[in-house]
Amino acid sequence: MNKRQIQKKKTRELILQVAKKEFIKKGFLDTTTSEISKKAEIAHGTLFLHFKNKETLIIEILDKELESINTNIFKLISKDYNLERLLSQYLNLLQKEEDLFVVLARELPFYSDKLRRKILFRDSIIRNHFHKAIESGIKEKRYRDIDVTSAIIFLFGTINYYLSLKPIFVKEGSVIKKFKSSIIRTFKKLIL
Amino acid sequence: MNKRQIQKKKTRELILQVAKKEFIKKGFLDTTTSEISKKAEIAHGTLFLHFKNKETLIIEILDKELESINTNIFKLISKDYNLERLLSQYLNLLQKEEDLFVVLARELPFYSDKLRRKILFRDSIIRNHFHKAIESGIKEKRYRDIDVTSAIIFLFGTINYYLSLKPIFVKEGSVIKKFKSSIIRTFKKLIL
DNA sequence: TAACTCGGTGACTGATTGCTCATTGAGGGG
DNA sequence: CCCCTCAATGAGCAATCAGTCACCGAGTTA
Repeated sequence: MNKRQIQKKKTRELILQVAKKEFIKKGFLDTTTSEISKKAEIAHGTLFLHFKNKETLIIEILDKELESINTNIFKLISKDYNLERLLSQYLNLLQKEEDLFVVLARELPFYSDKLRRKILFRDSIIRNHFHKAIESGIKEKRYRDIDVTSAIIFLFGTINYYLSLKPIFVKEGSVIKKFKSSIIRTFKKLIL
Repeated sequence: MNKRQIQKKKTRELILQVAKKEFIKKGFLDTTTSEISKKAEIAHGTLFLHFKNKETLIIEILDKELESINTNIFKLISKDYNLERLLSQYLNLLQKEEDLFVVLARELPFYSDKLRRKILFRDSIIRNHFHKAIESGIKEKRYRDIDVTSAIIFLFGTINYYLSLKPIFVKEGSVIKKFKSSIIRTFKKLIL
């Protein structure tokens, strides 16, 4: 690689790194392209040299993040944990990337169809796995005979609620950590 | 009243009426003051003659709406329904004003503290009533011994989730109507 | 070394906000 | 009838965005 090519790649990665940090801190909607360029100490125009527009930048960052999260989810699923441990591990995953999930929970209703679909697709993978786990538990009479789809929406809806309104639930620290045990306990009540 | 005073009041009420309609249709955040003045067929400046700024207008409309909803909630509470009927009636109330509640569910995380507090205060009234109803049910051994606070967050969180992501749950019509019975059924499973 | 390439620059554009203010003219008071 | 009041007007302002483009100069090539 040229000096030029090296510098170009370096700048591109700097933008990605700074943008990711800002997006997670302030959300995709409230972070401006000028802010990103200022924090990266590059000219405003340089950003658009590397990314066609703001949405392209968002999608590239989001794709990378969701990819990494998906990998971890698949690891969870393949271990074939029982439901309680699966939920516990899933909540750990949320906690580890909580800042991002808070942003997604709050802003999801405002994203474009394209962006929303990407996020909901990732959601549906883990949701589907919970669904199957509960269904087989019902068949084996380990769980009560409940409406599985509705139970799952109760679970994911509640988690989403905690995330989207995090500031009213905790002053600082992780909202998932604080409510993890009560979420698990109450969900167990629902299925047992 | 003068002709002048009558006209002034008329204009003020026209603004309130048009603004309410637009706010409920497009949300408080996405409705511009120019849109409102255009739809009301008044000059843009006239709006600020009657309301100091956009937030003042929002608060006046929201106060009136929340007041009317509170009245209905108190009617529910005073009838001392059993929990299932209370929940059913509450969901009917949400359904009747669903467009407004959808907007609030989506936009709540983005409002100013002042606005958010107003909305959450109304929420807490009905939530508190559910809390007491469940607690006394547990004491009387009619309900299972569950974490009441957590159970209520499961309920309200789920409802909030359905509202905030309404478009992915229903193409048209009421999301509350569609899921009312499954919400009630699943919540009953939780406490029974 | 001279000519060219291209990553980077930042002032500028155009669109969109909420909000202001000099001006107007119908209504009210003396 | 005349003058004053005041609701209403709408052009315009300031701030905030995302995105553009003519220009620069270090790096590459011949």
